[in-house]
Amino acid sequence: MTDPSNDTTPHRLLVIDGHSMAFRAFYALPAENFATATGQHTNAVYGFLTMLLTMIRQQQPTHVAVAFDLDTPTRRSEEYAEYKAGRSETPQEFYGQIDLIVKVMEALRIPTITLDGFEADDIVATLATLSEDAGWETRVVSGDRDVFQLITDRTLVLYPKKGVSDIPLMDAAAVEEKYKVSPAQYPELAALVGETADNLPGIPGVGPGFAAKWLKEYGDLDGVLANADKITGKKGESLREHMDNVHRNRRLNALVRDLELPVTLEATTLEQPDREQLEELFDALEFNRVRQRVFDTFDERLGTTTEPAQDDVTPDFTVADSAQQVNDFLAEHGGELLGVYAEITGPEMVAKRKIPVPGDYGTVTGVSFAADDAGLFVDLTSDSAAAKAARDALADPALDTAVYDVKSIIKAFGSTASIDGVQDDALISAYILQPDRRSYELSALVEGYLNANLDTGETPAAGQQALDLDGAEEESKAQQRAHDAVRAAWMIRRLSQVFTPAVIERGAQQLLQNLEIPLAVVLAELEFAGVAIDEARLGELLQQFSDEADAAQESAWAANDGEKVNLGSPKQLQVVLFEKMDMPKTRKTKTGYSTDVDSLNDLLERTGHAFLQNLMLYRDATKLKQTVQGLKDAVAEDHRIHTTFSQTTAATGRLSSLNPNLQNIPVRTEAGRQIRDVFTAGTLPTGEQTQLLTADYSQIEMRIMAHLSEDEGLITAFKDGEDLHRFVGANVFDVDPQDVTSEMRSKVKAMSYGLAYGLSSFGLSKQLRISVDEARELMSAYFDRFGAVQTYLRDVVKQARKDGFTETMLGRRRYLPDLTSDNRQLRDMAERAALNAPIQGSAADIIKLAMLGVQRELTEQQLRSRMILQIHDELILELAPGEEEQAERILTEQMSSAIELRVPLDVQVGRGRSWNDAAH
DNA sequence: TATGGAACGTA
DNA sequence: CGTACGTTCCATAG
Repeated sequence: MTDPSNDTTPHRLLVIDGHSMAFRAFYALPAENFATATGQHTNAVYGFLTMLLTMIRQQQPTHVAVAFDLDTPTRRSEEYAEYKAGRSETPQEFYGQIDLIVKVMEALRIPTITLDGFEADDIVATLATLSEDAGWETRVVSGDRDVFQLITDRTLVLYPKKGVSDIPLMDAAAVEEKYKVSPAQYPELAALVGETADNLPGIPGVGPGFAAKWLKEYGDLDGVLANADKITGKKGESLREHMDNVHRNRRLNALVRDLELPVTLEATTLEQPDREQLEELFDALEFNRVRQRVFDTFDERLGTTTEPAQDDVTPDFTVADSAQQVNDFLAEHGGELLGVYAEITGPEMVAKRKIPVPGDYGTVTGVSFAADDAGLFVDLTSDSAAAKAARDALADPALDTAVYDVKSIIKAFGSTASIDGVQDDALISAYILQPDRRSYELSALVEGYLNANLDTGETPAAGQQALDLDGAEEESKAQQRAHDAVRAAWMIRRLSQVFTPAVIERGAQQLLQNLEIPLAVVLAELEFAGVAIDEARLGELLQQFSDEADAAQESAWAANDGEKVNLGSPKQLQVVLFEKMDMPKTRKTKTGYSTDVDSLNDLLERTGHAFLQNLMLYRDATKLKQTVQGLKDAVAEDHRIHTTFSQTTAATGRLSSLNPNLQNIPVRTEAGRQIRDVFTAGTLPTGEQTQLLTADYSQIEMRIMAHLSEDEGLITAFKDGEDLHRFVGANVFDVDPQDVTSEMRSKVKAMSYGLAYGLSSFGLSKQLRISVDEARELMSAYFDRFGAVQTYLRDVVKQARKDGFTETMLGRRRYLPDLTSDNRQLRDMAERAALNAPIQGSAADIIKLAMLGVQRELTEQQLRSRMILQIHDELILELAPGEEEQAERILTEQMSSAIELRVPLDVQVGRGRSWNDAAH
């Protein structure tokens, strides 16, 4: 047995019979446990992948290839029509998984080989032969025993015993041990015995034992056949009767070893996978656990540090310790775009919970600048002259820079430096180009766009190592730190050089430079400002909701025979509701039956059980309690909450809010309003009391739909300024506006909003608790009256399918490759996203424009009032005393004139001492 | 300890 | 079988 760890041979090819192994994987793993949200089964893909990883780890190949069958006739089926006949239909769940495996192999940069007229095992045999001839080691992975004939000293077979985890290595000795013939003779034995799986009958009554005995006695198959007469008994008789079978079997099970393959051996070299593609695929397949294993395996096999490309060497750099050195660098390189990287430490994290300490934005401890072939690092931990020169450079509007995440830099600098001259922010550019990326981390962008690593094993020039033993270690640490920072700046510059032409080509340069980058600066101001919190009231609310939750819990337990189930555990609830109490089954979820509020209400109607009511009360109270607790934990030392706005999260162009999320504070219930009441107008450093001003766009998405669809009816509705839903209701129900009942109005309202989400008649019926027929009639009446809306929505999807993306009014794109998917669920989802993205995204464009306008006016008019929050269609300002009217005018004007539509943009404003008050 | 699902808040 | 998010908890995997 060859020791697989004995890696003295430079080349080792792993060649896999893809179809055979995919099938093994499929049957080894339960299909029902491996499916994506969209119903695509993935058990074969998963099994195949884990098998591949195991093989790579165990066998340490330098080359890998996978062969697949085609669905076309092969030499075998041509010769013998019944070949593989009688096999049961390929199961539905297997369908499509081969394609997925091929895609995964593509992303792994492992060649997949098919050849018209030939099956995978012929390809495998040819590759193994080429490898053998080249003097390489070979490992063949296949569940087909025919490959045993390939075994030599250097070519071994991995034949799965069961599943894909137990795959022992078969060498000549193992074959001889098991079948009592040599590998070369194995197909002769198989010809005699036959192969049920391939529908190749052999000699009835003859098994491997007798076959081996005969072969040994007469030397080989020809010998056995020539001496058939000499074999006595039933088995001899059978042999003579079925000689044709044997001849045919032998012809068919001989593997073709000299095919013309479309790839060379060299092309099977194991390479670094395409991480981007792989991430995307794994996202779609919902492979998360295996993802890291894939990367680890390849890293381990290939080494994490790939050979740096010729052009991938961090430029020489200077560590500046004088202003002169900074200025010299800028004098020489300041004329070109400089990559700038800010080394930021912290912020401190609140123990255990991984959220930053409220109000702590970290510190910039160093900054690096990178030109094409030169770099500079400046330590900023002390107030040196070099540090000052670096800060001045960053503030210089004439110095063109490309940065990464300007908002974080501004926040970490705080008041200690300002930033100007930013031409590009790689974070934001990447978002403009690919708004649905999973990660925008600098390292991910470098890997994805530059095919390089941010972090190399590179160490700076050894010449720097002083002989002074005491100082040497620290010296080299400092040098490494500077090197890493310069490399980051250099990568940012290179990213920018890739992104900028792509952004220009897309026509999104305005969007980037005049909207998103300036907005990042504005957002930093919002985050700095924060919103004042009435902490005392917040504490009272926490107690209140906590008491309510406790009371509801007690009542629920009482209604459950005093049994104390965890009301927060859907799993335990399922046991109580559907097993113990034997209630009717609700909607199915991935893990059982749903216990969401709709389901519980349904059950309450049917059973009237007191447990349900109290459970819902508990849910409500707990949710509120959690929200309040989250707010409490987020209050900073200045008694304010400083949320973080993420500018690169929502694929449509919206902002998102985190730590804490202030865009989902309850509003519809009384309790929600109580919570909004703790968001208050703060006090200025001068001690003056401020006020809050809120302004929101009314029905902005409907207005955008009216604008984009150019529907005359809808445009008229908005121009007349009357109640939109009443107007639409009058048209849909064909009555006078004053005769529209509140029921009609709410139906129409739900439908209008639903349209922008791709609501179906089924969905509408469920929401309004009406029949599907009624819902369908409602929709058709709507489209009769507002035909252009229907045309618009249809055209949006059509255009998106053609282009592969949707676009907002400001040219913000969202790519939707699933529009052409074979998977209906995926395709439908993509269509709904396509409907929604231009509408939601244009609304996001508009309020972002408004924010820039508001900020500009507040500054120009030198007001102390400031913007503090954005909630998608709402802006909140904190007003300094005496500025109320002026600020309100700015807000209204800037919001309503942010963009010119075919309908007016209506803005509702309100003022008050709290967010709740201001909204009324 | 990290990850995913369910649930639920907002626009 | 309505889009876009973030947070929380529990359960599971390791």
